[in-house]
Order: sequence, then C-alpha cells, then structure tokens
Amino acid sequence: MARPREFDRDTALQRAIETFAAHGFEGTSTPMLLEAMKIGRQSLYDTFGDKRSLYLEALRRYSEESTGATLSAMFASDRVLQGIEHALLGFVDDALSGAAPACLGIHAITEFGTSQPDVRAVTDAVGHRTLLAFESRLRDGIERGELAADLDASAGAQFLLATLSGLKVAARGGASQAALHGIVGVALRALSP
Amino acid sequence: MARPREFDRDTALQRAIETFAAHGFEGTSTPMLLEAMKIGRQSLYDTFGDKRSLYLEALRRYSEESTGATLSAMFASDRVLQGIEHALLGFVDDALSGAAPACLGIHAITEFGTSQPDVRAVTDAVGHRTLLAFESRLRDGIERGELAADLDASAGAQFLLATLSGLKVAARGGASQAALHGIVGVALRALSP
DNA sequence: CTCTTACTTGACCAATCAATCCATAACTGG
DNA sequence: CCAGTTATGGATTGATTGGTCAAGTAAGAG
Repeated sequence: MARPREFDRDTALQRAIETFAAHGFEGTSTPMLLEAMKIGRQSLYDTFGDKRSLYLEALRRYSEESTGATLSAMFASDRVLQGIEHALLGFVDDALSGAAPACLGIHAITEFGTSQPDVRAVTDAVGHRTLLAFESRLRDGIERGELAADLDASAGAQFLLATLSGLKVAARGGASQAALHGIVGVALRALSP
Repeated sequence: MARPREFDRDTALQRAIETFAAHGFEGTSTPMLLEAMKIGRQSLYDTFGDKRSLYLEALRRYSEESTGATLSAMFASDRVLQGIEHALLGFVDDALSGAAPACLGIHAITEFGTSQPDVRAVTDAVGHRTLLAFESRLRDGIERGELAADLDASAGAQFLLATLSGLKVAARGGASQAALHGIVGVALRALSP
C-alpha cells in the first residue's frame, strides 16, 4: 500500500448527499461539491468517478439509509397504527430540525422522472421495498383488528408512500410542524377501524 | 405600430412551461427553450426578459391554470366527497394521458424549496389559495353530514394538498393508473363519516 | 533508508452556458 | 411610397461548465 487519503470517504459522500438534495443534480456544480465535501478536484474524480457516478452513489446511499430509518421506525412500535405514525413523523422531525432538510429521493424523481434508467432503477427499488414493508405491516394490522377490516392493504401501502412524499414536499415548501403533524393525523384516519 | 411578431406569445409560454416542468430550471438550457418554443434567441429575450423571468412567468401561469382546474373540478360536483375525488383524479388523468406529464409547481418546490423569495411567493400563494378552497369545501361537507363530523377542516385541507403532491410525485415516478386511483380511494376514507 | 505507490494541488482544456450586439427584414401610419 | 418602428437571425461575448494533465509530495513496504 501507499499514501492513505486524507479525507473520510463516507463523510465526503454524506456532504455530497446534502448538496445534491438541496440543489438537485443539474443545480449542483463541481466547485459547489468540492467546497461542500472539502476535498480537491482530483480527489473527487479519483474516488467517485465523474459527477454522475457520484450522484448515483449518493442517491443509492441516501435511499438505503432513509428507507431503513422509516421502516425501522414503523416496526419499532408494537401497535401498528402508532408505528406508522412514527414512520411518517420521523422524517418530519428530521426535516424541521435541519438534520435532513430535503429528500434526495423525491428530488431525483421530480428532476428526472422515469427518463434515466439508472436513476429510475434506484427510485423504483426504494419504492418497491417501502411498499412491500407497508403492505405487510398493514396486513398485520388488519388481521389483528388494529386497522379497518375493509382496508385494501396494497392500496393502503401506496397511499402511505404517497403521503410520505406529500409530507416531504410540504416540508420542503416551508410547512410548519403543526401543519405536518395535522397531515399525519388525518392520514391515519384512512387506516383506522 | 410596426412589424408584428411571428409567433404566438401564449403558445410559446405554454411550451416553455412544459420544458421547465420536464427538466427544471437548472436542467433547461436556452437552446432547449428556443427549440421547444420555436422562436429565435433574440425573440425570447425581447419578449420574456431573461431565462429567470421566463421561468417565473411560466410558474405563475402554470400555477394559476393548474389550481383553477383542480378547484373548479372540486366545486363542479354537488356531493362534496365526489368533488374532491374528481379534483384529485383530474391531475392523475392529465398526467397519464400525457397532457401534463409533470407539475411545474412541485418541481419548483423540490428544486428551490424556500430559498428564493420570488419563487416562494408563487408557491406559497398557490398553496394558500388551494388550502382555503379545500378547507371551505370540507366545512360544507361536514355541515351537510357528507363528511366525518369530527374532521378538522384545516388539517384536512392540508392533508388533501399533501395527497395531491404525493399523487403528482407518484405519477412522475411512473406509477400506474390503478395505483394512483387506489391512493385516491384510500385518501377519501380519511374524510368519510 | 529508499523505493514505490497514490493522494494532493493547481494549471489547463474544449464545450457550453446565459446574454448581447448588429445588420437585415417586415410591417404600419402618414 | 416613404419614414419610423419593431421583429428576426447570425455572429459573438465573457464566464462557467465538467473533466483531464502533470508536477509535487506524503507515507507505508522492504
């Protein structure tokens, strides 16, 4: 081996995630990335390839962490409805505390839609995974009588994913904590028995 | 007077709206605009100012038309719940038919958040207007017994706006018509008595 | 202690960006 | 028909874009 790199790859990637989430792929220039990541130009290209590769890696990592956090929040609670509430509110609190002010996944969808296969592969995968987890949890809740018996679990899962997206857009647009909590409260009515 | 312009200002603006909605502000270059709008470079700058002015005018006009269509769809039906259903599905059908494949308003929020006052002024205004209309309609429905008596109209309005945003994101991400209709169906459960 | 590896720094590249200038064309009021 | 005015099209601007090249240097391996 030889000279080790002077920066931490993971923290640099984390900073890239924040920058891309805030300004999108097209709105982020390489100088912006260099300043945010606090690394030199050549280090970026050596370590992450080109700008697009870095974006895809950032999107993949963000998606993994974000869905992981959401789903583990949902499964952490014994009561199904409360778990879903925590899953939805988890992002809200992060957004308002400034920890994760914007969602890179939502930004990727609105920026590229379905036009770029490699981006879509990531957004589709995270959507699919989230839907399966939501649906499974909804089925449990229906069986246990904690949720409405006539609820369609598949449609319900899709509804929850859309609600999460709507929450993220609202938060990005400057909605207050009260407004976001109110949204969650009404959304849960759709599932309740 | 003198030489009249050879293009129609409104149709050129409409094409700019589609281009900005598809690629965002940063992702749209002036050559892309010229080709989509089918006008010359100088015509663009003479007629619309610079790129940013054109974007703001496009955003304003899109917002006006889009909220107008949504709200008139809602008020067109006598039954409150059905009106809300039509309002939510109106965009869905437009999106799937390719008439309005993407929402410029959502794109503006995800791209800029609250960082640019002139953009935010537009997104805030359309949000406010939509919320007021939703809330008023929800109150009517509650009074008439068509909606749940214990529903918070203000929170319900915010919920509907978030649901609409979620639908638009889902449609942009490639969701099927069945999935989008399913989302609307579940969402309406939250309002029903 | 030296050799080798590879990270860092800064200069540099062609291409593209948004925007402007200018000459020409086209229309209208007189 | 002419004069005044405005639109159009092409050339061009300086700045910025993403990406590369090359020289210098730090650090582990033998």
